[in-house]
Amino acid sequence: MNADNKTTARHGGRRRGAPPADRRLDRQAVVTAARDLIAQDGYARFSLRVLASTLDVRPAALYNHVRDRDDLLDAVAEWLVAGFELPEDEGDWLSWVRQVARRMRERLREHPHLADVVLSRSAAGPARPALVRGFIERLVRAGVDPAIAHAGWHAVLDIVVGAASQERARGNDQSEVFDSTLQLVAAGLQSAASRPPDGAFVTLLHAHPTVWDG
Amino acid sequence: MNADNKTTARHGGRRRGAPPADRRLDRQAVVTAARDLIAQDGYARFSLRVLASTLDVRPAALYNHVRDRDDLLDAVAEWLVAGFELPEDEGDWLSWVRQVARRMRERLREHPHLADVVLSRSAAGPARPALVRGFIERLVRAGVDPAIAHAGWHAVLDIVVGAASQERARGNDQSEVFDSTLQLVAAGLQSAASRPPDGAFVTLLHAHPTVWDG
DNA sequence: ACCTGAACACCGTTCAAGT
DNA sequence: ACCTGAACACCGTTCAAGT
Repeated sequence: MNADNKTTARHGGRRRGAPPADRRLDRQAVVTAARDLIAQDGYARFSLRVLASTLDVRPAALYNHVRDRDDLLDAVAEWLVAGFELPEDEGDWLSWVRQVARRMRERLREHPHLADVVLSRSAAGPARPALVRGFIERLVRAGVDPAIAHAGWHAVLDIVVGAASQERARGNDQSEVFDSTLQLVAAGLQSAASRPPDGAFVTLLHAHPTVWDG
Repeated sequence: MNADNKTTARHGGRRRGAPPADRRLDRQAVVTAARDLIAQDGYARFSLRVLASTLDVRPAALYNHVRDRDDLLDAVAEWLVAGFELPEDEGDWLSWVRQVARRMRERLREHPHLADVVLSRSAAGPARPALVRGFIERLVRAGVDPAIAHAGWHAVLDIVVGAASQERARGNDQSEVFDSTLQLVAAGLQSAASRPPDGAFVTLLHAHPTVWDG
């Protein structure tokens, strides 16, 4: 009824220029909001436009903090894998490996919608190299050949991701299959580590002059 | 200039009703065209609208032969995996397993854009159960326990898909890593198959009362 | 049965204008 | 520096009207 704020109150109380500094976004806020939105409503329902509306902002505003949709989703995916940490290294190295695998799987299962993001884009996030190094170092410290340890990392990663994909595609729980497959990989690791480098394993042992490059 | 076909020649020579029987689509034609389009231009550029235009048809026409986009992409993905066949079973079972893994990987690498479809939706196509059965039967015939063979199938599948995903995400070739990981799985398979069922492997041996259900 | 026309309800992204 | 308004060039899907 009073007409003193007719320029500022148009369009739902939002002026045209930049808002006051305490109502501005930053990249962190955008990524966090995207993460929470996907975790709640699922990856399929996610779009930049609904994200913008939950942030009470026009879609174009997001581009001040994020290069594009892919950049944003990479950041969300990275959050999930970056939150994973290797367990303490107690006990024998082989059961430690099994523990790593189970924990990785657990992390994906705790956030199924965010796991969808990771699985659908299999992004090689910048957070992973430290994990690979930590994994290999633990095994090398226990006397395992670096090349075998490296292969072990990939095998573990593959069966964790594979089980998660299967669970996404079909509905049913894949825990038993996962346990069996993990058991198989563990047996391979033990066998390869305890066997002298004969025959079939020469290539494995010498194929990677530098194993620290991811 | 002549006005005798003014009703049939509107809109680029296409009438409004159904076309003559020889110019109609069927599901096969739609799936094949989608497959070729993705194989050529890549999965990212694919849409129902450009598919329709290559078929010289309006987008809505596709819905006479395909339930929706997902249904179509499932069919495309299935084509790739259905085209894979197990090798002849000659030689020892372990090198046969390695051959299966290398062939699966080869098939994905032959059609990288179609592999994108498979990897992004990890569809459990109806063509796979026969493959699983064939794989397990071959190993059982060689004296391998069915549960171990089952785990072996999953491990092989996982490392093939895992290597393909890695190659999609990062640019570089993952052949050496794949070979190492395959070597590891093969070692696990050999170890598990030749070892009496003691300790850690009891659960593996008895966890699957029916192993033929996929 | 099968295609068109036309619409509906969305997308991601760009960019000048405004603060 | 950072947001809005407005547009551009797309999407997948539905459905009556037409043959």
